[in-house]
Amino acid sequence: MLDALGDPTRRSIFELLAVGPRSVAEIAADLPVSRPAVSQHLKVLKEARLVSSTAAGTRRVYSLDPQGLAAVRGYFDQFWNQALAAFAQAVEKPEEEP
Amino acid sequence: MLDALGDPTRRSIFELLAVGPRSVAEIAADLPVSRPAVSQHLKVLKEARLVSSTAAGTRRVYSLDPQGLAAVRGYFDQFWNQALAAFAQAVEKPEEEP
DNA sequence: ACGAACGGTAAGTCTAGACTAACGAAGGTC
DNA sequence: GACCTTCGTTAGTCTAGACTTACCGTTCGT
Repeated sequence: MLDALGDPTRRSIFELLAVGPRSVAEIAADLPVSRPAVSQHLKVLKEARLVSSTAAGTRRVYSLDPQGLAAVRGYFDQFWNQALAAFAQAVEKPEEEP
Repeated sequence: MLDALGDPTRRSIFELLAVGPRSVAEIAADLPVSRPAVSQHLKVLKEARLVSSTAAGTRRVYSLDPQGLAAVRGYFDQFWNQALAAFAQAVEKPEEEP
């Protein structure tokens, strides 16, 4: 899931879709890559549940998938709590094994 | 910053450090890669402000950097709001340009 | 002072995957 | 029905970067 957001181009697509839904050609117009490349990236983002598409004629309008966004948030919230707990514990106890 | 978490091995290191601080050798012991590989990954994570290290003798103990975690959370919170707004707007207005 | 851990760095290899070009399928328009 | 648009897919190329081996500096123990 974070694999999908690891690629810079894919992050750009992700951020474009955050502004509002777009078609494939409209996305490609704002990026320095070809349209097929955008299609391939969208496929990956779709499999990662980060975007969803609806067919409108021959056009496919893509938008962010709130479900995937919630999953990412949950992932980091989990580590946020773990990290803060470990951090607080480390501050209180400089060493423990004698 | 998300580039750093894009690599599976680096995510494993990240998740190990979420449990608690560790030395380089201790991290490498739980992963299927060599110790130098872990060192290289830690360098990337450090530059991304996701981990920090403290010297203890010849050992370097690494731990999660709360500052970096907060930045990641902020990034996704921003898109969370944008996405929900765009989503709600899309639901209310199926089309707009006549 | 000598040796042993521990870890960062350099050099080199090799694979995953990002990209383009070319083609084909489906839908809309006249 | 002919044509154009829009998009997904395939085949093939090429580069970024993940990994290992080897080496060197640093710090502790005796």
